[in-house]
Amino acid sequence: MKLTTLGYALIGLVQAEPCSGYALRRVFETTPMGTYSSSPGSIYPALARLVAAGFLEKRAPAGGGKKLFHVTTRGRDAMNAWLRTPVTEEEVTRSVDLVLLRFAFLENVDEPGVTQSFLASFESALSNRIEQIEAYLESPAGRALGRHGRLAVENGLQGLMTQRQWAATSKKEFRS
Amino acid sequence: MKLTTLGYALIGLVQAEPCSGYALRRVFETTPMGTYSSSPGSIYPALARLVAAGFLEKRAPAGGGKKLFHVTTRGRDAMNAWLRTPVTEEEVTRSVDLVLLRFAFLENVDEPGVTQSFLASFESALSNRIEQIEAYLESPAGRALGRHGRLAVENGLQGLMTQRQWAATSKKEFRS
DNA sequence: CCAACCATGTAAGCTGTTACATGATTGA
DNA sequence: TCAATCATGTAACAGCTTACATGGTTGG
Repeated sequence: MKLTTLGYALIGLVQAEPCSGYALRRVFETTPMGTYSSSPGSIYPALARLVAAGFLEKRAPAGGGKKLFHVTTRGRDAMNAWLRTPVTEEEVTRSVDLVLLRFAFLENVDEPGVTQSFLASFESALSNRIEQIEAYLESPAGRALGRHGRLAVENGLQGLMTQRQWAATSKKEFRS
Repeated sequence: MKLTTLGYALIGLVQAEPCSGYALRRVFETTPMGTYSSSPGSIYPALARLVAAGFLEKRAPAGGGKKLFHVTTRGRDAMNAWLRTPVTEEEVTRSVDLVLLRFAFLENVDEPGVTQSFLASFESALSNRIEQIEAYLESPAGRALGRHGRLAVENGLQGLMTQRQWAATSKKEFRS
């Protein structure tokens, strides 16, 4: 079964701390993870699918009380595999957000080298993409852009450069 | 009928220059607009829907030749309305890409003030969002973040700041 | 007691993804 | 002539959005 972005987001949050469906919705409503929709119509069915596919399970804690979602071994494995896939240029082009989501969940992995290599692949994917866009700007098509078009492309470019800077700085921080 | 992102992208491109479905796919494949999928299964049905809803029409140019898509009055009106809606904080949170798409298509509007006010609303939406995230980082929840989580949020923050800088600079450029 | 919040769902509808399918044209 | 590119579609499937629906708990 192929997981969606929302699927990974849910597994990652549950892995950090077992919680209820409602608590997950609150996270999307009240934290900068609000890029995802918090509507019940997306969360609850998604959770049900994840349980059905064996990535999560719903059970009461040892001392009794409310049932909460917990990650299964299967879910943890899927998460680990996902976190370890290198960042591709394609991913940087389509959805940088997704890359950052993965980075955030690296918190749950304790091998130190993983974050390092993740950031390294991110940096190089960014560099490739930046080169591509710069090449485009200097190509005939790029030169033919109007003011708005050019500025919009430059905006994207600046965003990628900021990310690259961030990746470089963060990598240093993880040497300790 | 409510238009999707892809719908607006298609109308905007066709408005800039009448073209075939295949040409539109090429744009998504070969330019930085590649955030959108270029698969035939998305483009052709989307174009068909836009024609059915009266935003586009397919016709041969005066001198004969291949049939191309053209914007209708209805399509142009929808586009203008969309381009003139101020940027909201919600939009900045959910999909900055969409904001930039709108900006790029402002090229097709010749009233000069429109770009100015668009950028002004973008700038203020960004400022609000930036404040929110900064507040979050200093809240108990924010302070409880691990290294990865904090860095991920800071990455988002830096991205927004870059955008704000861009908006300010661009606004100046449009005074001329 | 009533509003607000906690908490969990279902159902219709639309859109995008993936994969398959077809045929014309052009350059090596 | 054969591969690549032009060019346009269809069909199955899964996911998200929106809207509806329900009921418990808590604080003013």
